[in-house]
Amino acid sequence: MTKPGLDAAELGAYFALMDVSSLLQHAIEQQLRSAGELTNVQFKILMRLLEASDGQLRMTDLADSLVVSRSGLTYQAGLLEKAGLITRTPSPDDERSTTLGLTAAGRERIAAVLPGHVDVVRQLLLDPLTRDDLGALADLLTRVRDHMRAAPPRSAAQRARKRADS
Amino acid sequence: MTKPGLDAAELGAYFALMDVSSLLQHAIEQQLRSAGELTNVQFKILMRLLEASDGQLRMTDLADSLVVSRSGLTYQAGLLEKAGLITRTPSPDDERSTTLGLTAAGRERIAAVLPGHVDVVRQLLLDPLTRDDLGALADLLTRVRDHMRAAPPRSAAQRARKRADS
DNA sequence: TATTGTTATACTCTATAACTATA
DNA sequence: TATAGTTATAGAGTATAACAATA
Repeated sequence: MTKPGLDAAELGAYFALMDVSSLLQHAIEQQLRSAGELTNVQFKILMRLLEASDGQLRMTDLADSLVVSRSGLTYQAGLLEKAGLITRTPSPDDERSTTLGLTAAGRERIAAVLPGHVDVVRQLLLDPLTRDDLGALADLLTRVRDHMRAAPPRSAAQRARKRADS
Repeated sequence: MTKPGLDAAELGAYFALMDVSSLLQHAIEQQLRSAGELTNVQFKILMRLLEASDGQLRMTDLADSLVVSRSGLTYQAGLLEKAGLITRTPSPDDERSTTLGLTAAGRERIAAVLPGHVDVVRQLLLDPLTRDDLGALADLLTRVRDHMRAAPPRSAAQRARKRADS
């Protein structure tokens, strides 16, 4: 009678995951806003650029990576460019693509925000975990993420739907 | 030089957590919209009410539990009430409080949406995990959540700030 | 005086669809 | 013909602050 098809362990993992992520997300959002006038999404964009091997990323790849629509990313990238934190230049190999890159100001902004950001992550997420716990958690979640990413990304769904319509 | 204060294991757990939750959240959002005209937040409200021992919850408690502002919850509760899925009645013991309750239609809506919802959670989150993995994940995340919830909730932060201002 | 909930307001973000340009 | 990115549009959701009612 309206019993969910998930048992206690499954439900526990699922709910705990969602609770933890939203609690953490809100705390992060708050810190980023007060420390550096950044949205969580904007911060993630900057971080991905910082991580990228050559410091450059294509729009579509970034959109899929951040689980955002391409138009949404265009909006955010516009804000970041206006703020002088990133650059947008047409890709040399494919003229259709736009390549994002970090500016010096972008790097500085990250440096300004990161310490406080790390503190929040430490206090909320990392503190209650032992070193072993941490490894176990990273392993489990990485496997889940890889599994999830095996499905076609957001940007492909639109193309597929469009094709089916015609 | 601008190195984050987190090592590879910490960063891995943190990023994997955020990636997994946003991937899952987007998939859920999509399913709920197409299956039953519900937002993720609205679905969560209904689920908490279903879970609640007596099927009733106070606004402030629910807001804290869902990590949403009270005004935001008022907005969502208004929509759900207008849709006939929940009831809002003044609490008997404290006239200031509003008690939320599920209607029969609310229960039906949950029943209609839940199977598809469970499928999504299964396919994306649960499938790649063994039974042991699941228990470990639930244990780790539950501990983190309890730790996070030990801090004062959202609704208390406003009161504290207000007091400090005066 | 503190707390509960609502409201008024303003704003941020997001996505869909249409469009341009390049492959 | 398909893909990359932008834009125009429109809507949904959120939070802050002020307010009313109750404790």
